[in-house]
Amino acid sequence: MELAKNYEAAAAAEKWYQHWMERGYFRSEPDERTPYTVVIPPPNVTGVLHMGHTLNETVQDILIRRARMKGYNACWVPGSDHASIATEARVVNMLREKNIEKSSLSREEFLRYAFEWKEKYGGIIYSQIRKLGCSCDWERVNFTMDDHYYRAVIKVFTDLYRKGLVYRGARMINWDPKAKTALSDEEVEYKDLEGKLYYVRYALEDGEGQLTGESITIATQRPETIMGDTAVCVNPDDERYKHLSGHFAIIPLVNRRVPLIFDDYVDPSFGTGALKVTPAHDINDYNLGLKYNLEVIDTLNEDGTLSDAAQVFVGMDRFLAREKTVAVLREQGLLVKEETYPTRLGYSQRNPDTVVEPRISTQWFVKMRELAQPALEAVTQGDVKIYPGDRFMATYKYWMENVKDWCISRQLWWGQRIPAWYDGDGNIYVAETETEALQQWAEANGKEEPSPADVGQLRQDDDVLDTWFSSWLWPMEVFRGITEPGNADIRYYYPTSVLVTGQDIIFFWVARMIMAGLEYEHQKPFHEVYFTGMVRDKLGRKMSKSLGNSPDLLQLIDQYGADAVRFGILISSPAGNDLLFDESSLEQGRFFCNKLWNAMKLVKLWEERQAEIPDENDNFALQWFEHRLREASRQLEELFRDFRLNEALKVIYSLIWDDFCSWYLEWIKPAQGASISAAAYERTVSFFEQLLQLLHPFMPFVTEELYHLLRERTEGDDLIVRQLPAVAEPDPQALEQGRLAQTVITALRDARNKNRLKPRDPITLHILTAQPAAYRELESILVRQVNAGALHYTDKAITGSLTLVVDADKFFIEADKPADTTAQREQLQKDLLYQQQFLAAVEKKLGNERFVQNASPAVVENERKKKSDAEARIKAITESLESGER
RNA sequence: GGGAGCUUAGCUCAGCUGGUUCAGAGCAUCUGUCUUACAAACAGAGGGUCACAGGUUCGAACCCUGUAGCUCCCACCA
Repeated sequence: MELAKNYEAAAAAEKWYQHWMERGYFRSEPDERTPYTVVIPPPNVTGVLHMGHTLNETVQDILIRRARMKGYNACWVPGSDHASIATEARVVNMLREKNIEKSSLSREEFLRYAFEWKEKYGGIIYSQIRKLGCSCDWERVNFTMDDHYYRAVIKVFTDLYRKGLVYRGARMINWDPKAKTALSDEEVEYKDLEGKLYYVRYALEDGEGQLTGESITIATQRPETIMGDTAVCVNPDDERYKHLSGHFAIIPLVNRRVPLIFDDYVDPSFGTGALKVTPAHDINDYNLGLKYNLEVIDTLNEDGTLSDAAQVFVGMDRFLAREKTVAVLREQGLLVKEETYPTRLGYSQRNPDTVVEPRISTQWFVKMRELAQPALEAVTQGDVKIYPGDRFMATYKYWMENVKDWCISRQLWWGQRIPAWYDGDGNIYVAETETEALQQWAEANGKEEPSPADVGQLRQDDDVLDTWFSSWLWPMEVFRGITEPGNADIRYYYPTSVLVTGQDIIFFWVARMIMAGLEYEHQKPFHEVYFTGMVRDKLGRKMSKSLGNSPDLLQLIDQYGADAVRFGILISSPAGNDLLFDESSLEQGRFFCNKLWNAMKLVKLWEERQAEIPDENDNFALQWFEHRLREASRQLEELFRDFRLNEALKVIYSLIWDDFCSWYLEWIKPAQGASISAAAYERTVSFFEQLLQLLHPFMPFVTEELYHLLRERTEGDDLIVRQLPAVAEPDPQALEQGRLAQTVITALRDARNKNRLKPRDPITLHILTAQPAAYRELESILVRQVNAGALHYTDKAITGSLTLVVDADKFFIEADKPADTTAQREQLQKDLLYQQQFLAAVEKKLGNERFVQNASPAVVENERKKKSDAEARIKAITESLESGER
């Protein structure tokens, strides 16, 4: 067979993904095995995968593939989220490009466009997930607007309403004037900015309605809201203002007379100590308004322009109105001063350029306290385990203990429409269907059932539900747990095994899933949560469209191959920490694929060169690698258990590159033109298979490809389903022997290098050791690896040679070239000094009675061993130095 | 304002229960090599006062306290 010079990623990926699909390896059905279940954090249906997703999906696929290879019934449920605000915004933009305004469409027409859009772009995200090699069960795709899912959301809303956990109320909410919708507190992102603080003078009137000639100066960042002022507030202990009790202030521009109120909410040291109170447009002012029964004047329209109530600048955008207001105030001499001021502004997470407005409106809320309590306990009591560590425990706890009610209505069309109907008197009927709502209405009006004429009596709420109100049901409803309670799937797959997600959505999603799971399934939704870090660019900045630092995943896959992308993103991703993404790590992944490819080529070369010859020369290498493999497998078990996946990958990388390729293959490589023993060949192929197996979850394509190239496979013998063997105990003796061989070889090569002996220059090697047996079985390896013409054992120093000491053994290198021993002697001196200091430290410790008494026997024993080892080495080095002097 | 975390080689980070064969990895750098799988490679090397100052301990990168710098989360004083 002719093998290509390099590994070709694209063709292999295409071929094997199709093969796996055809064989149905991703498919999962309940059976007698233990399930291992993962539900994907559903990405936005019309989105594309970014690097954060790439990391998440890769991690999930690694866990799923390894579980599959360990005999679990692995089930990974894919799907996507309707992302109401983001998707609706994109559809609105798309329509605008076609010169269609959303306002000119009916709800039904708009939704038709939206579904068209979803059909057109909704598949992109799935094809990208496939490109990455993810082994999802594609027969289980769920979308949060699927019919059953829609019904589940409605059912839960209705149920919570019945339980009194959902209610409608007027509240100060965060308003996105671009999307024209309410946002939950969590959807607001604050940015630090340089703001401006304007000092404005309000004239004062006494209780008789007479201007006093005095004035009071307030400080504000938002002068355009002064038209909504309904009070001025000062601290009751503020001496400057005490005499003004009972006075009124005159609001400029609108000449409104408002009371002066006294409340210790006001900080006398800030600004002028006087606060303008605008209950409609500030949460704190709103609370003051409630306390003092102030009028609420809403001076803004829903699109962020000034409303009729503002009286001036009506219809003008809020920011332009701010400039105009300032100009007028300045003209009228009411602007005392303006200063720059560091502030924070809230932006809409869904429209990042849009400043959020606090606004009063009637919305639907979920009462959180009762739901939060059990969800808090589930985590604090360890029922749900969070990785890494307890780092998020404190924040989770704090949030859950201080949780506020959740605003779930959104003024959009794309989403589950709130199942609440209103009659002409404003009474509310919540039901899963309009028919049921009408029935309720009929009963409330003393009828047994509604007559056909009554249809049209009720009007459904126009709003839809927050997307998170659907995604919090995800681990249940993907198995129809809400709409078909107790079905076979939900019983088998729930609770899921692990949730892999970003730490940024711990409150949006993770906490709420736990609440919903406990409420509706009476069980946690997952056993473990693994938080990945944020993917940043190599300068540590967030990936964002505006910075242009977010790479195109498909392009990266084209360039490096999916395996290399998976490798690159994972290798630089320490558990739970942010990772700085750098394409050089992808390159490292591509090189790794190539290394594997070349190793395979080498082994294949030997396939034709097998002979039934004794393999005693290879025993050493075979023994050593067997145990090295066991050792690494054990490590991997632990690392996987703790979700330290990047370390696991490093272990495998080094096992393959260093131990297998650089040492093992060189050790068993037959001499030029010679044959390899059939037994050693067989073991080598078997080792290779085991390595590919360990690596497979991380780099599925290249490993499957090589697995099939290594030898002929029968139908169904695919790496993806090959079961991992039980891990056996490694023999420390064998590992130690390997370490010794490597140390000796490296030291000898170093000595050659330092003495400018070319790799081709032959040498004669003499070994002075008390245990020649230890070297007998690696003689042939040694000779080949350091290019020695001959190897002898000796009982005395060889004069005129290079000397080096490894452990207690001495090595002498004889070469044609005269040896320059100066460097060698310096090295020996340096080693000697280190060993002496080391010994002194050990002796001091052992001489310390309190150490010997307090430390554990194993530690003391280890110190004794260190002592004797160091002594032996010092003796050997000293002897070498002395013999060199003679 | 409150809380959490971080600070180890030029860069990115490991270092889990304190014990000098434990100060490590990858990348980068330097030297040598086209050695019969791989120059996308091979063989080697150099490089660190473990942020700073104290303390606990027989013993500290690791535990405690304080200081400085950075990051994130929460709260939102106009």
